[in-house]
Amino acid sequence: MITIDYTDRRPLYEQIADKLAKLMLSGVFPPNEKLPSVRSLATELSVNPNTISRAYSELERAGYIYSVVGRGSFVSGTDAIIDGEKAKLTEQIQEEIKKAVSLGILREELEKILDEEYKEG
Amino acid sequence: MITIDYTDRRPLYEQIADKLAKLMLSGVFPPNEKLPSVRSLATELSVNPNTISRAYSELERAGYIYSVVGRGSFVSGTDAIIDGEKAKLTEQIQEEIKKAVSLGILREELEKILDEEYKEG
DNA sequence: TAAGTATATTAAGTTACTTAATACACTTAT
DNA sequence: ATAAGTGTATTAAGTAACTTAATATACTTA
Repeated sequence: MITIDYTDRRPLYEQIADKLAKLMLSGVFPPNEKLPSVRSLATELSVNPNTISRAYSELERAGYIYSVVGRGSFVSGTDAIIDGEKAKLTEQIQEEIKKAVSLGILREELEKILDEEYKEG
Repeated sequence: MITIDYTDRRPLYEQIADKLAKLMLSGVFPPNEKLPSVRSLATELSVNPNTISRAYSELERAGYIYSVVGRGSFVSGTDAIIDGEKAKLTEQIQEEIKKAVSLGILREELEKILDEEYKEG
């Protein structure tokens, strides 16, 4: 379900949280679906339970999931997930546009991309 | 000239290299311009010379600068680099805008970012 | 000659991350 | 009731990357 990329310099908990977020967003884990337990996912990924617990904490802090002691962790409503993704993506785009500006890419060129992608369809 | 952001989780040498790269690409350091010496920049940023040396090594490996023992470090010809960076960045931006569209981000929101970043040249 | 340059080496300190071993309170199934 | 499974918390130890520190070397320039 998830594979760990050891060439990724980011911490494991962050990498795992990101991949779970993508799975939720793509519908593999629909809203209210039960996620793998901390211990089972830790075993599956050959990783310490604390690391999974931290990944889940990050996801909960970001509103992607909610956890209940004794029951498990569950995907929260899709709106929260999409809002989180939107916020993250918007921030990334802004970062890249900043780079574009400093590289001397003209606004018209980016507008052209927008025309292309937002074309009636 | 450069300020260190201690909330940035990336290593100092990478952060410094990135900021120098931006300064070069934006023309603050034109091709063949002499960069600050390892020691002087280390003093200015209150950082160890080894850290600056590593930042310069990264920049040299990436083709942004060249260093000569006894003389200093200099900006390499950046035209080719700029073109490559532009192409790469444009492609990345287009990819992310595609994601934005599929997430339901409105064009107006991206236009707002453009307004912000392209404000008053 | 003296000062300034990049570069290399070795050692030690720092920090975040990860693992490990428990423990606790709770829920669910038997 | 009991057992197993759940998230969560704590304390300790280990790991790896980064950073600092102190030198040393070879070179260029004033």
